[in-house]
Amino acid sequence: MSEPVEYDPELIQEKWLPVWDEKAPFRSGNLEDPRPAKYVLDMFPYPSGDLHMGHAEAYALGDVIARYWVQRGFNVMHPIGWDAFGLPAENAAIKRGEDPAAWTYENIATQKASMRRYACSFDWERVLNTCDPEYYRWNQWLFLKMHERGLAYRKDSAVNWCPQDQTVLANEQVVGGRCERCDAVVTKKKLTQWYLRITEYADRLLADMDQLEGQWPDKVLLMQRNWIGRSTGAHVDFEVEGRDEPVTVYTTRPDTLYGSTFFVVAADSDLAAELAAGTQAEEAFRQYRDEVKQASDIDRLATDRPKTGVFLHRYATNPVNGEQLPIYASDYVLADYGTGAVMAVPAHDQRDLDFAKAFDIPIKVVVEADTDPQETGVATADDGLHVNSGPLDGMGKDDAIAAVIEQLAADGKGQSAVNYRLRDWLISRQRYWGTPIPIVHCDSCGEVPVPEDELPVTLPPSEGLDLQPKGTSPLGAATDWVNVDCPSCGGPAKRDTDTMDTFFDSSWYFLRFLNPHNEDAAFSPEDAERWMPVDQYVGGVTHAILHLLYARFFTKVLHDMGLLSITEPFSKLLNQGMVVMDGSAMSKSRGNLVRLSDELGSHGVDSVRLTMVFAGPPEDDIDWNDVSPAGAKKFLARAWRLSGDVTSQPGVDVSTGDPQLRAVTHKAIHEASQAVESFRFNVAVAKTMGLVNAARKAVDSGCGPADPAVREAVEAVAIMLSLVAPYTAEDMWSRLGHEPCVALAGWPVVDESLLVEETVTCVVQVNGKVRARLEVSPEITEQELQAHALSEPSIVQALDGGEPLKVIVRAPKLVNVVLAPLA
RNA sequence: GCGGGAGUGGCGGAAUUGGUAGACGCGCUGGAUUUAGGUUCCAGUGCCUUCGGGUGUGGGGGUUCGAGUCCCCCCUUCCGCACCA
Repeated sequence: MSEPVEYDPELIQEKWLPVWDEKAPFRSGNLEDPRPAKYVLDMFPYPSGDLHMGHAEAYALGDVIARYWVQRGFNVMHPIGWDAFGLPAENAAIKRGEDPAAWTYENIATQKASMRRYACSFDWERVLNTCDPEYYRWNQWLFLKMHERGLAYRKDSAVNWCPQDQTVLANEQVVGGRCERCDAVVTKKKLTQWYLRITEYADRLLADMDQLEGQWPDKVLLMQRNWIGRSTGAHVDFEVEGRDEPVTVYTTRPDTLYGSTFFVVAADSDLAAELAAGTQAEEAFRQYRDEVKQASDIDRLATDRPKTGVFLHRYATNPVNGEQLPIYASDYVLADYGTGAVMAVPAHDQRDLDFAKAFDIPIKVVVEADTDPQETGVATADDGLHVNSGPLDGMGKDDAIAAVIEQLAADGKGQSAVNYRLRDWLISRQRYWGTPIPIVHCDSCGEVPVPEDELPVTLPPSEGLDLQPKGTSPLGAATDWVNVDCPSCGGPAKRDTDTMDTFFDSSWYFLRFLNPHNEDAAFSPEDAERWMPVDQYVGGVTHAILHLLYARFFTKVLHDMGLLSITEPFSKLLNQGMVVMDGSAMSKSRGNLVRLSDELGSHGVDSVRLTMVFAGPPEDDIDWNDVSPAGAKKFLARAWRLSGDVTSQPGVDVSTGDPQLRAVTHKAIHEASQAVESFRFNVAVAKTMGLVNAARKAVDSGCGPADPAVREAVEAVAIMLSLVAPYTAEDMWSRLGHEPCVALAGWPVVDESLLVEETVTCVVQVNGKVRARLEVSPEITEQELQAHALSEPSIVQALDGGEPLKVIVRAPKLVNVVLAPLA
C-alpha cells in the first residue's frame, strides 16, 4: 500500500469534495431528527462577480460556528442564498448589454461553485434567490399585508435623490450626503413614493434591544439606539397672528420657554411657504428657498457654516408670557424632524445663538450658568437654576420641565411628547431589477391591491426596455405589462411601475430558508416555532443599522400578524472585520486587490480558511500583508503528517495511553471548546497547534507512535481541525482508519479527571517581584505553602535577613512576602 | 462638535474574578538532515546587563501586598452620528 507522503491540498480537495456531495453531511431538513435544532446564519451575498476575500473571511468564521455545533450534536441549519436583486445587475446590463437576470444567475452559479470548493457547511437544499418569482411573490404578499394594516402607504414628499443612479434613496442609504452605492452627491426631489411605517415601531425597536444586550455587539446596539434617536420633551402650541391654527413645535427643553426670543420654521417646509405668502417677505423667502433647494446635503453638512435665513414679517405668540416672537425661515431647521418649526432659545442652544448673533436678535438667559452666552458666543445647555422665568424661577431643569408642561397642559397649549429621529422607510425605487410593487392605479378606484391569487406580479422581460436611468421606472415602458384591468372595477388601469428597495428582500429571507419552496405561504409558523429565532447571525458591521433594523421591524410586524411568536429575529450577532491590504480596503483602483481564487490556488482552501480564522479576533480587520497563509499551510502539513505516524488501530483503548499526553490532549480540547464558544477562534487554533506540537514530541521522543494516547491526541486534532480545515481533517481522519465524514465524528468528550493537575507552579514574590517558583500540590494548605516558600533558599537570600512585614498567601498559586519598605 | 472603541516584542496577536506579561504563529539567529535550494527536525529570540540583576503592556498620577486588567488626567488612533431643536 503506497501512502502519499507529501501534504497536497489540491489532491485532497479533489478527493473529498465528491464524497461530501454524496454524503451531504449538513442537510438539516429531517423533521424526525432527534438532535436539538440550532440555526446558524451567514448574511447572504450579493452576486456581483465571484466571491472575494471578504466573503472568505465571513464564511470561514460562520463555518467554524456551524461545524462546531454539528460536532456538539445539534441539528444545525446553515443555509445560504443570494440577495439577487439590485443595481449592479442593471448597471452591467446598461454597460454591456447583458440581461440583468442572465448576469445575476451566472454570477450566482460562479459563487455557488466557489462556496462548494471553499467547503462551506451549507445545506444546499435550502438555497434561495430573491430574484426568483417564487421568492419575490412573498415580498409582494408581505407588502399587501402591510398595506392592509396601514403600514405601507404612499405620500408626497421631498425625498433623497441620487442624480447618478436616477432613483430615490432611503435616509439610511445616504452616507455623508452621498449615495451609498455610487458616491454621487444626493439632492432632494419632491415625489410621491411608497413608505413603510417603521416609525410606528420605533418604541418597540428600542425597547426590545434589552433582549439583545450582551448577545449583540454593544456597538451595534448603540448605533441602532442612536439611529432611532428617541428624545423626550414637549409639544408647544404657538398662536400666529392671522392664522387659524396654532403652530406646534417640538422641544426637549420646554423649561427654557421664557428665554425664547424668536421662532424658526424650516425653509423647505410647506409651513414656511404658507407663512411667507402675501407678506412683504414673500419674494425674499422664495429666493432663499430656491437657494436652499440648490444646496445639496453635502453643503449642509459643513459644520461651521454661517446661519442664514429670512425674516417672514410675522410673529408667533409665546404661550407662557404672550411675547411676540419674530418668525424666520431658515435651513438650519429640518422640515422632517419634529414639526419642522422650533422655538429659538439663543442663550441655551448653540444653533439658535449662532442665528441670533447673525441676525442681531436679543439673547435672554433663563438658566443660570458660569458664563454669559452673549459674551462667549457659547450657549449654556446644562442644568441650573431658572431665572427670568416667572413661576419657574428658582427651579432646576427637571422640576422646571415638569412644571411648565403641567401649566401648558392646563392651558391647552401643549403636552409632553416623545420624538424619534427615525423616519418612515421609503421603499420605492425607479429601477427595473427589483420586486414590482403589487398595486394597480385606477382612475376611479385609486390604489387597488393586486389580489393575492394573482401573485406574483412578475417582472416583464428586460428585452426592449430602456434600463438607462431617467428618473422614472423603466417598467413604465412595458406597455403590455403596465396596462391592466382594474381588479376592483374592471376598468382600464395601470400597474405601479416602481420596484421595491432590495432591503425589503433581505428583511425576512431568514424565514424563507425554513422552507424555501413552500408554495402556500411565505413560511409556515410551525417551521418558525422550530427554528426561530436565528441562534447565531454572522455578517459585516456595514449592516449594523439598515438591514438589522429592517429585519427586526419585519419580525415585529409578522409577530403582530400572528405568524411569529418571537419578537426579535437574531438572538446572537457576530460582526466580522474586513480583509484589507497594507492598511486600506482592497480595491482595483488602489491596486491592492488580492484575488481569492489566486490565494486558494497557491495555498489551498484550508490554508486560506485557517489564515482567516487564526489572524486574530473575528471582529478585527485582517491585513493580508500581516498574516501568513504559507505558515498556515506549514502547520496543516505538520498536523497531517501526524495522522500517518499513528500505528495503533482505530478503537484502541485509550485509557491505557501515556497519561501525560492524555492530560495535554484533554486540556487542549477543553480550552479549544471554551475558546470557540466565546468566539476566540484564533485561540482555539492556537490550542490545537499546541496539541500538535505535543503529539509530535510524543511520537518522536516520548511515548512513541504506538501509544494509544497518540491516537487519541491526533484524532482530537483531526476533529478540532474539521471546523477550520475540513479537507485536511477529512484526510487525516481517513489516514487514521476512519470512514467519512469527520464533520460528524462528534466533538471529543473531555475527561474531567484528566484536567486535574498533579502539581501546580507556585510563584513566590518578594515585594511583588518573582523570586522563586515552586512545584506544589494543588491541595497544599496556606500554612504549608507559606512555610515552604519562606524556607526556599532563593527566598531566604532575597530576604537578606529582613523580617517579613506581611505574607500574602493565595494557595496554591502565589505567595507574596512583603518586607518593610526600603528607607 | 457629540457618542463609542482601541493602544502589549520587529509583526499578527495571547493573558477567568486584579495574582508567573508576551500563549500560539510569522519573521529572525544558530544547529542537524539534504549534493544544493526547498522541506523537515531541534534550540534560541521583549529591552538593558558588569550575568548579581535591572527594566518592561501609549504618557502621567492614584487605589492595592500585588495593576496590561480598577479609578482620574493627558496623548495617539480607529469607528459611528453629525444643524435631530
